[in-house]
Amino acid sequence: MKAKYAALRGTRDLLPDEIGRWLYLENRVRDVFGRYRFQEIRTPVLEATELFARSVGESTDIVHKEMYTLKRGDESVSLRPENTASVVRAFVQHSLHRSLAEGFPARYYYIGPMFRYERPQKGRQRQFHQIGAEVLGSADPLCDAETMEMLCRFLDELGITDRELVLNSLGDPDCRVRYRAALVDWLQPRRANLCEDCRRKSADNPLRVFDCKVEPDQALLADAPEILSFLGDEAAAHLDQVRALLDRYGIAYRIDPRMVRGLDYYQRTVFEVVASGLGSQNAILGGGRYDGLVRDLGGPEVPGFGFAIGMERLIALMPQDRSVAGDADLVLVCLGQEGLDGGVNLARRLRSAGLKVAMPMAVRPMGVQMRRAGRTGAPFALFVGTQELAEGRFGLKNLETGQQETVDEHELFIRLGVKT
RNA sequence: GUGGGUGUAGCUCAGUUGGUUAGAGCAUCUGAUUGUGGUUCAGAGGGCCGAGGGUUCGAAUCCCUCCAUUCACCCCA
Repeated sequence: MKAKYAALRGTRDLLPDEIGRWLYLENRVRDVFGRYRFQEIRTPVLEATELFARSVGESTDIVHKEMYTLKRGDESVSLRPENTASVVRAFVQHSLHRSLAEGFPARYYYIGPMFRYERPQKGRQRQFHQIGAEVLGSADPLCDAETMEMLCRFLDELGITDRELVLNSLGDPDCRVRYRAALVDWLQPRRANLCEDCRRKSADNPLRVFDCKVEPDQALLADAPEILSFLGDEAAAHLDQVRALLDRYGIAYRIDPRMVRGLDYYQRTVFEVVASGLGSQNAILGGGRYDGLVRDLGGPEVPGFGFAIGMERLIALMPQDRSVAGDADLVLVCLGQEGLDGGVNLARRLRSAGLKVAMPMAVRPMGVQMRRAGRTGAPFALFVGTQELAEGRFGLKNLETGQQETVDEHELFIRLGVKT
């Protein structure tokens, strides 16, 4: 049979076989982030288009050509391409800054789908999922460093150890303006030697030329001016302190003065973590500081720091055994119509006690039931037939050892660890 | 948007220079076993060979178009 409908390009179904890995990951997020007192926040998937244009930046590809935008009358709304803007919007809308105290920033995290209209490839989907967090209300280098320290702990606990933390500073806005001018001056006489894309980028968004993968361009750009030598005193001091703190945490990192992140709102610290084995899309998370964003979105002067993690990319890297099992605690093997009838009542009591109970919904041969029980991975099978129901005693078989004993209902609960 | 790869059973894949009725493994189902599994054995179901057109006596195979998918570019998590 040929399927008439299929999931849209760039979207996909997460089938039950796969969902255990997602639940495992989400559990780790809530555990690790919870230790740092991050609180979950959920914002709408749909927001005013203008919110993203203002925050992510009009000139970025994300806003320019990757948003799913809907128009209803004269209102324009978009599916979120990222979630920082929404969190900041919520923060401002609900006046959450009013409960901030100096040195005690608000910390939020989120888990959910994002949407970007791109050509799918390895590690890139149109609907993808991010884990992210935002710290609002601290401009201190400690905030940057501790957040990165949490991320390293998180990745360690997931078993993702083959990775690299890459760090850079984009400076304050005025540093960036001076650097940009210097870079444009440097690029101008060399434009003829650059590839077509880089010639275009040197006009639109000059910092992006550093992303170029063309060899001759790379060689040429090796001598280009670097942002780090344009940092003002405060931005430079900030970076130095972040580095000192990372050293104190014992966290390894590499400074890459040419790493430029895609969203316009970043300033000072930017970072990403790259891993091998993901093909061309090797960044598993990225983030940075955005001290002007809250103000730009109509709020007070509140500094911010945040990151986003690509869940699909993370799951691809997680060791195979990282999953939560959805197996039944007990399988009822119901013999004949009487067994099935009695099983219904028994299952009801067992489920009331909190157990995960499987049973057939039709009279089936025992051999078939046992074959399926063996494959579900359930630890126990309970035989429910006419005689057992009459006596109130059932055969309880340990499916791993093959050992069987006869128990009444009270003993059954004890065997299965239910407090009675 | 631009390039390359791939589309055969539910899944992973064979399929000879174009040749008659398209195969395997896994999975599913039935039986051996109408009350003891995950082993074994025997058997069964399951295919518009991505879609449409063309070449040919004859096409899963060659050509064209479209669609899907995948990798890469752009860009990003």
